[in-house]
Amino acid sequence: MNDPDAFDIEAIDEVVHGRVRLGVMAYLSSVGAADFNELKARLQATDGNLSVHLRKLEDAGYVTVEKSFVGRKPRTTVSLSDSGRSAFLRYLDAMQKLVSGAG
Amino acid sequence: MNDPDAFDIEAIDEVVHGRVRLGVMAYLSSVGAADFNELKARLQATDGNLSVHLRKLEDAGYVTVEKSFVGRKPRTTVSLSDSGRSAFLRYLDAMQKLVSGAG
DNA sequence: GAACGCACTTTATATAGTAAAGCGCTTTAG
DNA sequence: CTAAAGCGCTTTACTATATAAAGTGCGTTC
Repeated sequence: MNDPDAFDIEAIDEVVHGRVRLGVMAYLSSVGAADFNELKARLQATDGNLSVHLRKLEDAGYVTVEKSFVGRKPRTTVSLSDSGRSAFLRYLDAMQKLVSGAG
Repeated sequence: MNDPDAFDIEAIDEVVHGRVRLGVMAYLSSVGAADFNELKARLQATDGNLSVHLRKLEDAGYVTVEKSFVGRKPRTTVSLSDSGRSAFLRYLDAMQKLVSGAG
């Protein structure tokens, strides 16, 4: 019925789990890359907040951030890295186990 | 005493003559290059205003504007071009004639 | 002399980012 | 078990430029 080992807290990657970061990962996992504003709109996050979360994902090596100028304005593009994709899959896997185990 | 030809309005380059732009040219003529904030402080100009004037100087080919990132923030560096230096010298020359002619 | 045009300034908004402050939850000390 | 300490997350303020729209003042034109 209910496997007591279904919930392995170690399997829940904290970096991926944060609400905003999870949103970033989920979105990027489907579109591959997006710019700052796109993410900001999707996630209804403030500039500062998104900026901080992107940094954490970047530090973890889950996304790569590229800066460029479009005309004279700065543009930040975020893409999911291979390692990020793996981490996200592992996370989904853990969640999968959780929901099936809890069923 | 007073040379009626001393004031040759054609010699007064409008692009250089604008108050803010003259300040930019004068400052750059001594330091060569400066960034946006340095100019802004010197000239007590607002961001938008300085931005517009720099654009005019750039369009005239009197300055070159380079954008880069310092860490993750954008930086705008402005330098006087050769053509800008010449224009400034011509301007000073015209002014020189003006003041001496008016003496 | 009123209307128009043009340059210049101001103000609001866009694009990101850092730093500091505030909030809530958990851990730990007592 | 409660008070204090530590953490992570969000909010807010301010940094760095840029564009666009609105307001201002001055000179020209009819």
